Amino acid sequence: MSKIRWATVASSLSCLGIGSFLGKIYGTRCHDSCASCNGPLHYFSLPVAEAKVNTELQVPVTPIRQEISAKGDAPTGNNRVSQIMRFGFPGLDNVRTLKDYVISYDRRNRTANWVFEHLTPENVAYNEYVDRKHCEFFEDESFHPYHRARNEDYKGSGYDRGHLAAAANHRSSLQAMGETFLLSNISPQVGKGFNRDAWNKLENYVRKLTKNHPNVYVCTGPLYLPRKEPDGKTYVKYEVIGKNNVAVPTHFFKVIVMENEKGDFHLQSFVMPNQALPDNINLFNYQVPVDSIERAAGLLMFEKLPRNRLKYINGKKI
DNA sequence: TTTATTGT
Repeated sequence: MSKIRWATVASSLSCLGIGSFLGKIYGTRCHDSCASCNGPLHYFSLPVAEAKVNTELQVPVTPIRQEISAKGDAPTGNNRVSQIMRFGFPGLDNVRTLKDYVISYDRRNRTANWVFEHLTPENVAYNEYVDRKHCEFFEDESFHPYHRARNEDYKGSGYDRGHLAAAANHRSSLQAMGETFLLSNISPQVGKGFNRDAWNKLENYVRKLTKNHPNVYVCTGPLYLPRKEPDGKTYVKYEVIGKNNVAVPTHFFKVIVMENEKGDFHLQSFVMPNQALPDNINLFNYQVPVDSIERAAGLLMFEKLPRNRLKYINGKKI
């Protein structure tokens, strides 16, 4: 029996990804009056819950596990992985743990399924000794050569080597930042207008959340979204680069849970197309219902987050 | 500030 895992934010559904729109809007904006419409995202089908749901199904979802205390205290142990993964693993495919982030790797596409980070004011604080100028991109030798991305795959491709777990999120040590340069944590990203601009803006926004939230949990990953082609059929199509056929995702997602001083949570989830976007974008126009990411990526996000302490989703009180 | 690649 299906159940509604997340409160559906009606406004997010008004334009984004509603299947019936897609045939009509191919090649155009869906309509000029839509405040949350930014063109490219809408050419793709992002699966969402139906806009009209049976209210009988909208029962509050009870916490799946009880080991997270009612106060929601972060784990007291010094196990960094348990801190980062406090609210559960989105999936369990080829998981690796690093100094300050956790990754699930997609061997077929030569890039991650997801990466998970736990940002704190301390970990993102400026540290003159921890600087990306000391870092180099390098192969992840923990994976078989058949499944590895290499620097030469990216060279001349036209794409940036874009971080999923951002380098600047990991200033606690040079090792922590250095490990974000593993090519398993890298995806081909459009440079100008995306990695260096719109996506960077989103990463900066997430870092700034640590100014008034002691704990910020971030899950980031690629999407390969289906798109209706001119023959009327729907296909997943994406470029691959280099001798190792590293996949170029059509989109990237970021799901954020921030905890305030009271121990209440706010969840925000974003999808951005891997394309040059205008300089003046409003990040919040790229918010989507988290279940649309879960459906598209084959993941389940923050399953162990106590639902009774989740107070906001995408800025809307619940 | 942070994100990077290419060419010299």
